[in-house]
Amino acid sequence: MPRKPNYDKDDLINRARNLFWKRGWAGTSLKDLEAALQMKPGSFYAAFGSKDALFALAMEKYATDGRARLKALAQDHGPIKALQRFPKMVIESDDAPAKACMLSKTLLELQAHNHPLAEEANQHLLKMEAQFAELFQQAQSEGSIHPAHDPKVLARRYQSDLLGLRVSAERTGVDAHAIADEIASGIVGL
Amino acid sequence: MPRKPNYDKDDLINRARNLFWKRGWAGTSLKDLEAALQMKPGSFYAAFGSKDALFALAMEKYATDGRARLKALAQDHGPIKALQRFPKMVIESDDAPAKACMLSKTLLELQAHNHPLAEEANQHLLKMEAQFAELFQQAQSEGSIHPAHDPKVLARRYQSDLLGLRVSAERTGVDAHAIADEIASGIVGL
DNA sequence: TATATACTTGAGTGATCACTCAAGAAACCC
DNA sequence: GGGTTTCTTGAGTGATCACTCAAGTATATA
Repeated sequence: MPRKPNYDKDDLINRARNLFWKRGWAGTSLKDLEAALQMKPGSFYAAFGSKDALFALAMEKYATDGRARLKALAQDHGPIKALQRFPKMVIESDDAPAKACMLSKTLLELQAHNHPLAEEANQHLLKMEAQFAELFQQAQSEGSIHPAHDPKVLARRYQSDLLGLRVSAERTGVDAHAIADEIASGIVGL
Repeated sequence: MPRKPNYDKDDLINRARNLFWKRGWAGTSLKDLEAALQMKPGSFYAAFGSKDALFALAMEKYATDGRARLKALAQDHGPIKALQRFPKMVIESDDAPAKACMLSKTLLELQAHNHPLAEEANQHLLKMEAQFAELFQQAQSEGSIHPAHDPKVLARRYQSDLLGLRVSAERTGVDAHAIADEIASGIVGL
């Protein structure tokens, strides 16, 4: 009896993520979304419920994809090389809608309004940081990093450096690649 | 024949800066500003012309004050100590409306819309970076930093680290002070 | 005190915001 | 093909957006 929707929900979320990532929460209107997703308001709300609900899905996809890319990098090249290459990777991908991190953009935009999405962004950042810590810990087990270091401390700093790099990469007149190289070489000497 | 306005324009800009800094550009409505500045729309537009014009004034005040604080720090303690203390300073000031940098918040929010304020934010960041470079150069002249380093490279990285720190300081569950300490101690060994 | 010149007031502007809902179209089971 | 169910359509909702402007008020000079 039912009727199938004529859209691919995953594809829609991807397109929404790209818009939200680039333009931010307030900067993306429903009209923008309707145009990008080729959906009329009725379909949109039937499918996603609200702008915020779709934003949450988009952010989750963003975070999941990020973790997957880092994991793949670690499986291919080991923890140390993955941590070294990741900064370059995130600022070099040309298909990405923005250089800056969507999670930090969301946090900065919505934190002051106590918007639930800001807390969600924070949770995603924590997960990412945990993954960094795990890689630092693995590198330590391999002997690539001095045992005196605390992986969690290294991960905290790494995450901070990465966020700074990605803000810098958004600027004009700043050689972000050079900064990425410096971050990478900073990991070697630990 | 004229009539004096019954407000202190500098004070108004300060209050506007605090609002914009905390809530961002889109997150601050004219109603918010009217309430904070105790001004009716007519007076507001007679005094400032537009929301964007006031934002530009607020951002300029933010940038000028920042440079003044760093300059004072350098005059009191010398370039190296100033660069070491500045990170702690910016995330510790309790009266500040936010931990994150207003310039980076503005850049991230408005860059994708090609809003002129994004470019203004970028210019202010460049000025700040130049001041950092100057201090690194002074420290080098004093012999506190190895002559092989390029002050501009150091400043670029320092600025990036600072931006990352200030995003991290906005998060919950992250010890930003520890990161600030790490940045500071990273300067000693140059 | 009279007049000129601001500044202040606040209701009101059209535009856009996120969102709703009734009606029509399409795909499934029988 | 009939009937049921879901999806799609798009005009329309009240609220809020940045902003305007004519009228009223206060202060300066003359």
